[in-house]
Amino acid sequence: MTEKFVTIKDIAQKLGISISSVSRALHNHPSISPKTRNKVRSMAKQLGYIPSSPAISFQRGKTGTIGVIVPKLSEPFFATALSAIENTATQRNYKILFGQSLDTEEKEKELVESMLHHRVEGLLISISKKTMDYSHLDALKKNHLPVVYFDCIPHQKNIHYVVCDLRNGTIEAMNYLLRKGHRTIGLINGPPSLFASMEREDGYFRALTMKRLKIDRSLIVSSDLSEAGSINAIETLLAKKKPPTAIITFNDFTAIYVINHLRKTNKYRKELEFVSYANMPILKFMEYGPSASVEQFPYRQGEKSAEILMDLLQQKSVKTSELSAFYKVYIETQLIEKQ
Amino acid sequence: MTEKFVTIKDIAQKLGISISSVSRALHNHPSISPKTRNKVRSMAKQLGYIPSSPAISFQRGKTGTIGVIVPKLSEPFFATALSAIENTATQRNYKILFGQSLDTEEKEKELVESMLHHRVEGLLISISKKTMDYSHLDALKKNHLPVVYFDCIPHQKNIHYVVCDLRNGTIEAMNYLLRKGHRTIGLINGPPSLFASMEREDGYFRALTMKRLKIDRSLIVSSDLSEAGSINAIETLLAKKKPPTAIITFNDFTAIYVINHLRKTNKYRKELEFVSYANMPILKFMEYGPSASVEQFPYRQGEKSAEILMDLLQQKSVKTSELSAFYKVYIETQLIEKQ
DNA sequence: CTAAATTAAGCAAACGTTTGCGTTGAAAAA
DNA sequence: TTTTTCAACGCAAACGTTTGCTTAATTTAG
Repeated sequence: MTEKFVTIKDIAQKLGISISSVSRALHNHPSISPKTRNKVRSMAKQLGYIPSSPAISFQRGKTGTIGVIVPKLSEPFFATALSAIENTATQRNYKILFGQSLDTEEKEKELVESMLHHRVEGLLISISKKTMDYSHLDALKKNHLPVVYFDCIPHQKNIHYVVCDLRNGTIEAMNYLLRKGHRTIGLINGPPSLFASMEREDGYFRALTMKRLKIDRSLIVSSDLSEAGSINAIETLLAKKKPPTAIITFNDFTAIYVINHLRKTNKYRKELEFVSYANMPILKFMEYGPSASVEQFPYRQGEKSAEILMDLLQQKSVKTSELSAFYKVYIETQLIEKQ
Repeated sequence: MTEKFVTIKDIAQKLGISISSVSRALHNHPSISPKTRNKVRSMAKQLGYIPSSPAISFQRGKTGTIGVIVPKLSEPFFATALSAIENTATQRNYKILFGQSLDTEEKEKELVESMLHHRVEGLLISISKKTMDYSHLDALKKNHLPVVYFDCIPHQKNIHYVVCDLRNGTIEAMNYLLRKGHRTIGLINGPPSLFASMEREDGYFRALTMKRLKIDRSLIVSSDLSEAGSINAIETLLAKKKPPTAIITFNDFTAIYVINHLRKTNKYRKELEFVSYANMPILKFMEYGPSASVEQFPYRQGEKSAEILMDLLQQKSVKTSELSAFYKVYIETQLIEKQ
C-alpha cells in the first residue's frame, strides 16, 4: 500500500535529521558529511524515494520540458522529425510534451495555450496549414517563450525557423530534367497558400529564368494533394495542346497517384518523366514511380530545430536576454536519382 | 518585460481582495458574488494571467499527463499509434509526455524512471525488443501506476495489454494461400525472441493442423528484418529441394526486399506468391509486391490502449482500487488482398 | 427588535523541494 | 586559556494554488 509517494520529509523523519540536510545530501552538497550522505542515500533507496518533478519544477520555476506541436504525426515527415527532436532533447535532459493540431487553427490555439499552462520552457511548432490568424503565436512572444518553427512556418518577421530549402531543391530538380532534354515541364503543386508551394513555384521560375527559357504559367497546376485532386491536375496538364514531357509533383504520393492513374487509363508513357519530393525509402523498390525525388531530411530538420531551441534556452538562462538575432536555417535538399 | 508570469496574487493585490477569492472567482465558486467574479475575470484577462499547471499539479498531486514510451517513432506503426493516443488523451484533457527507447533496455529504464519523476498518472508502453530484465516495469507496479502495454508486451502475467491478434491474422493469411492451392508455404519470421514472431509461428502451425496438413519446420526461417537478413532467408528457403510456392514475410518491407532481390538476380517467378503484414498504404501502387497483407490497425491499437488507460485512471480516482481484472485486448487483423 | 440564517469574503495550512542564513560544537589559532 | 575558524547541520521562507474553516455583514425569521 505505497499509496502515497515517499518524500524527503519521510527520509528526514526516519533518520531524525532535517529535510534540508536530506535535500543537500541527495545533491552532494559539500556541507553534508559523507556519513550522513550515505545514510540518507541508502535510506532513500530503501524507502523507494522518487523525487517529485512537479514539486521541483514548481519551486525552481523551471519544468525541464519543451513542447512540440505538429499537424499530424501520422505523416512520416513529422514522425521522423519528432523522433529527432526527442533524441536531441533527451540528450540535454529535456522532456517532450507533445500535441498535434490536426491542421486546424482551433486545436492549435488550444495546444499553444495548454503548453503555456504547463510552463514549457520552449516550443517547437510546425503550424497548421489552415492557420491564418497568428494571435496565439504572438501571445508566445509576449511571454518571452523561445519558439522555433520548422517546416510549416508562419508568415512573420522576427522568428526563428528551420525549413527545407525547397527553392534550391526545385532548381536542382529542374536542372536535372533540363539536362535530360526536357523543355516542357509541368508542376503539380500543392495549395497556393502553402509556403512550401510558393517555394516550389519560385524555384521553378528561377530555374527556367537562369537557363533563359520562357515561362508558361499554365504548366503549373495546383492540387489539394488527394488522389482525386492529383488525377485532376495531371489531366489538366495532359489536355494541353503541348503537354509537358516531364512533371514535378508536390510529393511522392502525388507522383504515385498520377502514375497509377495513367497506367490504369492506358495513358502511361515511359517518356513522361516524374520528379517528386520526400524520397520515401520504398521509392527505390517501385517499378513505376518518379525517376528522382528531392530528399528533405526530416531528421535533420527536427534535430536542427531542437538544437536551436536548446541554444535559445541556454542563452536565456545565461541572461544574454536581448535577442542577438534570429535563426533562419535552410536545410539543403538533395536530389536522389533512382538507381 | 513580462519577465515573470502573472499570478493570482497579483490579481488579488490589484483588486484589493484575497487570493482565495481570486482563486474561487476563477473557478465559479458559488460563494463569490457575480460582481467580484467579473472584476476578477476581467483583471485576469487584462494582466494576461496564465494559470500555472506546475503549481496546480503540485498542490493537487495530479499532473494530468500520461507517459508514452515506444521503441522508435520513425516506425510508421508507432507514429500512427501515438497519433491515436494523443487524440484520445487530448479529448479527455490529458497531456502526453513522450519518449523513445530506441530499442535499448537502458534508455527504456531511464525513460520509465523519468516518467515516474514527472508523476505521470499512467503509462503506455511498447517495450523495447531488447528488454530482458523487467525490474523497471515491476517498479511501476510497486508505485501503483496504471500501465497499459501495447504491441510489444512483456512476458508477464497480470498486466493490461493491447495487441494485434497475429495468430488469427496468420491463420487467415495461411487460409488465403491454401485456398489458392499452395501446399508448400514458407515463413520468413522475425527474431524468435519476439512475441510477434511466436504468434506468427503459432498461427502458421495451427492453420496447417486445422487442414490436417503436415508440418515442415524447415519452411520457417528467421530474419533480423534487415535487407541482407531477408535476402539470406529467402535464399535458404529457395535452396530447399522442394522450395515453397508461397511465402509469408514478417512485414511488408521484408517482402519487398525479397522480391526486389529475386528480380535483380533473375530468380523472380510470378507464381511465387507473397503475403506480408502491416499493409502499408503504398502497397497497392506497387507492381511487384505481396499479393495480400495483414492489416494491423495501428490507429485502433493506440486508441484502444489509451482508452483503457483512461478507464483505469477513472477507476483509480473513483477508488474502486482493488484490481477488478486485467484488460487483455486482441485487435482483430484483416487480410487485405491487392486490388 | 433580537436571534438565527445566509451571503460573501478572508485566513492560513498544505503540497515537496530548494536555499540563504543562522546555530552549534569542535578543532585550530592566538 | 580565549578567540577564531570551520565543518555540519537546522530553521524557515518561498514557489502558486486550493480549500476547510472562520469571520463579518447582511438578510430573514420569530
